[in-house]
Amino acid sequence: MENWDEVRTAYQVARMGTVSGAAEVLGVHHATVIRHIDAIEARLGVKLFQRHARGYTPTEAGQDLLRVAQATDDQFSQLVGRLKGQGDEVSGELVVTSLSSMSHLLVPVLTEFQQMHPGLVIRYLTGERLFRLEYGEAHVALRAGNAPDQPDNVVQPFLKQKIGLFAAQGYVERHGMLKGIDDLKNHQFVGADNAESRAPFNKWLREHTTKETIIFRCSDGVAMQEAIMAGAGIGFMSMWEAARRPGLVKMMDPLEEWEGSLWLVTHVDLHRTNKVQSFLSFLKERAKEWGA
Amino acid sequence: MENWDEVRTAYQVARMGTVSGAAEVLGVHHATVIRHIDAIEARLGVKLFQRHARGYTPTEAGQDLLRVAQATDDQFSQLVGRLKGQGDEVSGELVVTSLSSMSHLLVPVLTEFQQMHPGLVIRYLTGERLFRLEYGEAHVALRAGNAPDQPDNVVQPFLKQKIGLFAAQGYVERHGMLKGIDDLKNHQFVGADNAESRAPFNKWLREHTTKETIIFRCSDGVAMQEAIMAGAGIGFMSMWEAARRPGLVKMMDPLEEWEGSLWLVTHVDLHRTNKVQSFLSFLKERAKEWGA
DNA sequence: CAGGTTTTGTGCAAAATTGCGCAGGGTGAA
DNA sequence: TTCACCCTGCGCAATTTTGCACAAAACCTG
Repeated sequence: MENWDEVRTAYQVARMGTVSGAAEVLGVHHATVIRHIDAIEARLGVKLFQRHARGYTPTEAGQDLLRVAQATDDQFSQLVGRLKGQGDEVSGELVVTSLSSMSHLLVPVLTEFQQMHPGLVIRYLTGERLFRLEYGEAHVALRAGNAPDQPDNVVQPFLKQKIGLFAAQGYVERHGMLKGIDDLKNHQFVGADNAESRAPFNKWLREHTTKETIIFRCSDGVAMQEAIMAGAGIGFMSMWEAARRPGLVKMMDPLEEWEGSLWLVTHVDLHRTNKVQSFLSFLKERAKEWGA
Repeated sequence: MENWDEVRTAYQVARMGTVSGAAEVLGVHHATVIRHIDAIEARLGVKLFQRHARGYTPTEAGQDLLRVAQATDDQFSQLVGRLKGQGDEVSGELVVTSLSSMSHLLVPVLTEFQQMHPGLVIRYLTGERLFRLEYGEAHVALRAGNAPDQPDNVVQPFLKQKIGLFAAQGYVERHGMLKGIDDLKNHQFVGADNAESRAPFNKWLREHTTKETIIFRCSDGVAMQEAIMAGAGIGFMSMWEAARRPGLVKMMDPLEEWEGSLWLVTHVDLHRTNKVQSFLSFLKERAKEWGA
């Protein structure tokens, strides 16, 4: 059964009983209806209607088609209802992805957002692998670093992450405080294993110290934080993260050039949906409260 | 949801994951597929797919459509299977209509035919009203009289009904036997109330007697037979009918000019179906056995 | 019985759909 | 990196589909 439109035409003819009536319902010329019926009967090799001067009477085959197409019409109507509503209401899945280091920021927001929309299922994906918006793997991505530049993605700045330089209490007891930039070479640091890390604070660190001072190198942001907490060395941490971890000592006042940008990225196909827009505005609202 | 073909196109795209794959399955150019998707998304105002270089990934809306269209496709496939088979096998309904006076001939044939085809439901319609083939009210009609001449009906001669002139035993006792054509005026007859009856034996009666001799006039054939049986007068009856009614006396040898033709009539749209053809050939087979 | 209405059916022209070719871009392998 | 392949996307022309006008037939009503 190819050409579903002819099924729809035959359905209306069977329902109305006349070609003219079906043509009016379908919004086409009655000649078109006749040709559709002739075509589908020719392909099937079965008479669907008996033609007479007062209209078309469905045969048994036509009545069978009528029943099936009736059900199809209902299904499609319900589908359209769901689809049109879906664009407006916040339900189904909301897939958000970010670096795992940002989970402490996002998870509270996501839970609160879910509680506002009972029909919503949150999927929060974090992992080493970058989840790709263009393949439909996520609705919203929180990205760090330079502004992403993918053609099909709509990118907007989220917030600047204020970064501070911290060490654990135990480190301070063993090595003392950091006394200005000139004192950097006398300390040891926790840094990124990736030598080409694009994070501005990592660049700054490479420019102001020698490689040898970075004695603990991690590939993962969470591990870095653990290392700092364990007293392995001085390291960068967002002010927001540091505030919720006791026992950290600020080794230096934050510099603006350390600040890392966070970006909200959505795919252009999903960006206009109410679901994504609702979440974005809610997220920005909460972000304001984070202040610094 | 108008334009069911676009639903079918979107269905294949969701199933295949690529426009090209869907185009191949559908047997159309891939540009057509793209235009269908764009059109249906524009009308619904909902993105069904996320476009990327490796293909189209269905969104939640697209997956919803996929499920619905999958079911539709299955339904249509089953429908086509039923429809194509329906033309060949003898099942469903077989609607036959005739004058009620012929029910004694037809009913045995119909019951036997039904027993040969377990899936068949016989509807035998008799009544004053003429059931019209062109409105799909019956598959086969048994008509008497002159050859029917309706444009959409296919007519074939069935058999000649031999007619005799009979009276009840009681009538003979009161009025004596009929002694040839010249004796007609001395008897009384049972005839049709309709003065213009086209039946040849009625014409013959009107030509060979005066109106006043027809003292019992009926509008219904069965009533005429009852009247003859009751001894109201001499009347015409098919030889086949008379044979199964005891107490009738043949008043005259049958004349060929009395013979009434029976016609098998089917609508052109149904005439070629195996169901109708099977029944017609079976009916003719049984009619041969009736002989005269 | 006649006139008006409704319906199907067909030739022809306009309109919409489709197919074709090519460009652009991303992906994966050598 | 470069190359080959696959997929999407777009302009233009050919094809198909559709609409229109009209005819013919049947039905209903006064």
